[in-house]
Amino acid sequence: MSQPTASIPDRYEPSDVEKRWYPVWEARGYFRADPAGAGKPFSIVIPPPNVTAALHWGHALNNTLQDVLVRMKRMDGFNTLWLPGTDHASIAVHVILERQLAAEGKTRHDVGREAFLELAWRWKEETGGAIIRQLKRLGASCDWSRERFTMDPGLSRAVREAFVRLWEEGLIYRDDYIVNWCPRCQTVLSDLEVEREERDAEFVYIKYGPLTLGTVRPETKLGDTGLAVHPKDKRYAQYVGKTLEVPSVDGTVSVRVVADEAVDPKFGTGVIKVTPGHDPVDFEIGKRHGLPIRTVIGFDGRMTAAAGRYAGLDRFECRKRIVDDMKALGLVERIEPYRHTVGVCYRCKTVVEPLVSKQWWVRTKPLAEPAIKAVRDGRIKIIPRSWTKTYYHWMENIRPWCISRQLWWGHRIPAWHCDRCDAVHVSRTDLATCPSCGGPVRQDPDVLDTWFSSGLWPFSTMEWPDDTPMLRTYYPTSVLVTGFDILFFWVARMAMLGLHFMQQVPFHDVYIHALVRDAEGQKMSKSKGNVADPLEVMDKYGTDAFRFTLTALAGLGRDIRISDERIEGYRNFANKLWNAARLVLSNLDGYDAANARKVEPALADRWIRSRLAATIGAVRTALRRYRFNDAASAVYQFLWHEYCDWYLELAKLSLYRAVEPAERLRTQHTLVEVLETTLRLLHPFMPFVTEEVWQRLPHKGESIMIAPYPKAVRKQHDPTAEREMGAVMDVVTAIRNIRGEMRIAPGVILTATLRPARGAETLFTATGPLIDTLARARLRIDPHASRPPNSALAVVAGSEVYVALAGVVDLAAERARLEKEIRRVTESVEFLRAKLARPDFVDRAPAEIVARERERLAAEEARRAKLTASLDWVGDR
RNA sequence: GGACGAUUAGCUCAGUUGGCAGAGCGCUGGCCUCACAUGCCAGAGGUCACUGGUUCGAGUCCAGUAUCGUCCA
Repeated sequence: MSQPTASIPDRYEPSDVEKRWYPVWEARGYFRADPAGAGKPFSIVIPPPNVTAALHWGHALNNTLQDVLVRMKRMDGFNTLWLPGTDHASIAVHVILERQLAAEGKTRHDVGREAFLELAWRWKEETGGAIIRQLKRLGASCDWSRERFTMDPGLSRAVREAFVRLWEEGLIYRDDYIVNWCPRCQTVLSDLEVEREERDAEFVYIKYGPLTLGTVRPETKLGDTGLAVHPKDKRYAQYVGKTLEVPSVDGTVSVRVVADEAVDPKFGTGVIKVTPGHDPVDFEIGKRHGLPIRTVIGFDGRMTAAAGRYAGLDRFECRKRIVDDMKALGLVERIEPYRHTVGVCYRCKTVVEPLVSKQWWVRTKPLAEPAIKAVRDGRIKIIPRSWTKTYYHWMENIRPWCISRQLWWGHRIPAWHCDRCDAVHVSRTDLATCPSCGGPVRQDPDVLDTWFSSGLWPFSTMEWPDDTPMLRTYYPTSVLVTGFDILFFWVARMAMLGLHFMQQVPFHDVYIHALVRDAEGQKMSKSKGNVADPLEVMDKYGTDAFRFTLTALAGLGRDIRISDERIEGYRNFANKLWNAARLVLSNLDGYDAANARKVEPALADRWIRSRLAATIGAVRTALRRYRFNDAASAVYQFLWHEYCDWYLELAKLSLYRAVEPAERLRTQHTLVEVLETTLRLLHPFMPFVTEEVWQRLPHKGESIMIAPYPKAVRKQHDPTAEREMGAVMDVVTAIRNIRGEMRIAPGVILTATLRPARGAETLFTATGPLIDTLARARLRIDPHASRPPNSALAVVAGSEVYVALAGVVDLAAERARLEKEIRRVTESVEFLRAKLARPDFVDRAPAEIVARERERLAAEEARRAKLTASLDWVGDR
């Protein structure tokens, strides 16, 4: 059963252990979910990483937390599904492939739609989805037999079904509207896909006939069809309603002056030019006042024919030229430097151009209402709760969602346009002819926003629209674990679409975790070069250490900082566990669990089991509340600072110096059981090392992965043992403290006398040998002892400990030590006296608080008296 | 401009319902004690950002101030 220590290396080597276990778990089918299986369902759908993604810290954190939950629930007997997959990431794939094409001097339009899609599929098969292998490296226990991709036939069918239903319900419509256009990607973007960046620009004051106004976009002057002022602005009231003939760079233009609330009279001159074709605010103003739209910038970012002699110029080049030309004509009053924010494409960072075009839209208001309600009445719980406000704010001010993209990689919009009768038909099946007139039809060239298919993920992955056992078992999912950066993009949309199509929330809990930052608190990004590759970190420190670091830092806060020192600390923790196991394993000769169970546990055994029960309770509570850091720290503290620091040291006494065989057996029993239980408790956090050690220990079952998750056993909770061991530990620490402060070498066996407090004699008599071992002392228990000469004193819970300083008495050192103790105890005595002297405290505070404070004061006073007497005693010599 | 969050030991952070301030790392001193130097023992270190308020009692609740951060417009 046991193995000689020599055969187990004294350092934990993660790499071969990790390589060995993951394939075993996978091959044995432990990850696989069974809708017909036993247990209450517990399901999670993975936030599908982009096929373009390489594992970064955000993924690592996100998936580690999911794995902790899933492994815990699986062990706890739930019917568990963790469904993995990837997202086709339309724009991101386009950016990659178009960059490759550009290297050959081509655009996607040169190769054509069919060929481009072939490239995309080939790219996806060959290099896309590398992240799946990386998730396995992380130890993720996903059901890989159910891996999904948003463009799988099943999911594509779900997307088409959802689109058609929304169209039939009038929740999808087509409309001409001002949209965000990315001239690089050649597609429209939703509002969310536009990021804001600060840029330095010039604020140009232009003379506009009798008026002057400032603008950062002089090139759009060519598209101006109006001027606007605030209705209450007296300075310009005389112009409102008039049409001005204004000399400009390309002849004279006529603009109408309107009054509109949207104008800020305090900004610039209080006059703005209105360019309805190239600005969303101007578009709205134009609509309100019936101003015409003039498009002067095209989809390629160049000036259109409507821009007259500027036609064909790039929009930024045109800006410079127009300013120069206006200067030449004396139309520029002045130019001020100006810092402002511009919208850029979230994938390629190109400045977006607002343009008017016909797009497909989702009417979000009616979908948002039930999604708001679901959070309000608690059917969806957002954790931490502070994010609910953000959720409500966005949902309550939701705007129509533009879902068409002028891209090829993605779900093509299931709409057919008739060339003959101009009808538009949305259909579940492909159309060859127009159902209205029989004429030829063309399918809409656009694809859907990738987030449209992501929004269906919790049920499109589960065989919807078919009603299957899988869908019925695992929908709604139990929890969604995600970052706050996609709260709107994804979480909100899943809530809306899930409720709409399933009439049930897509998830009960949404746990929103932090953003991972570097040690300086910088957001990790490739351009900053502060990105350590998580895979290299796993190689260096081990996957378990890496995972534990992430969970230990995953508080409910907003971001977490990662540093090498921290990871190193948890690598040491894995090593500590490994070595504790080595000690246990090397002392199992003659161990027999059945016989061991018959032996009555001693104080130390009762104590460590009681502490274990408390730790189990703490871990379970913490996990239930998604307080991963609390769970991690509870098991860390227990294993290292209670089991290793105290119990293993106590156990050595029984193992090496046991007089009776039963004593050894009893200790082996506790060593094994507590360690084995702790391994199961720790397994979700550190799956590999726990499996490796567990397999070497006596155990039941074929893998720790499917062993039961520990339950806190009430009868193991033993306050008496905790109190008594606490007293023993305090005495040990007090003696060690004297050794340390008096600079006595660790090798010296101290001679000490303990004068027990009233009622403590039995305890200390029984535990004397333990104290001797742990404090490296020879302790005599004597209720009538008085302080011997040449000794140091400690007072512990009413008991006095005298440590002989044979021959090496340093009276000055002892005096200093005592004075420090007295100073501390005096502070606390004075604090408590003052508190108890206040009548309002005694009268108003709960009686048990007052009583407790009185007891504390009495104890502290007694302690001080003893220490002070001792100081006099030293002073006398 | 609006919303949210943060400010606790040298650093990074915990701190549940108000009741003696905690961890990891780092630091100081001592140790290769037969599981582990990726270790062991002991220790130092805090006006809980600031100003008020509520309360017998505030790191914790309320109001305001300052600094920093994030999101939205």
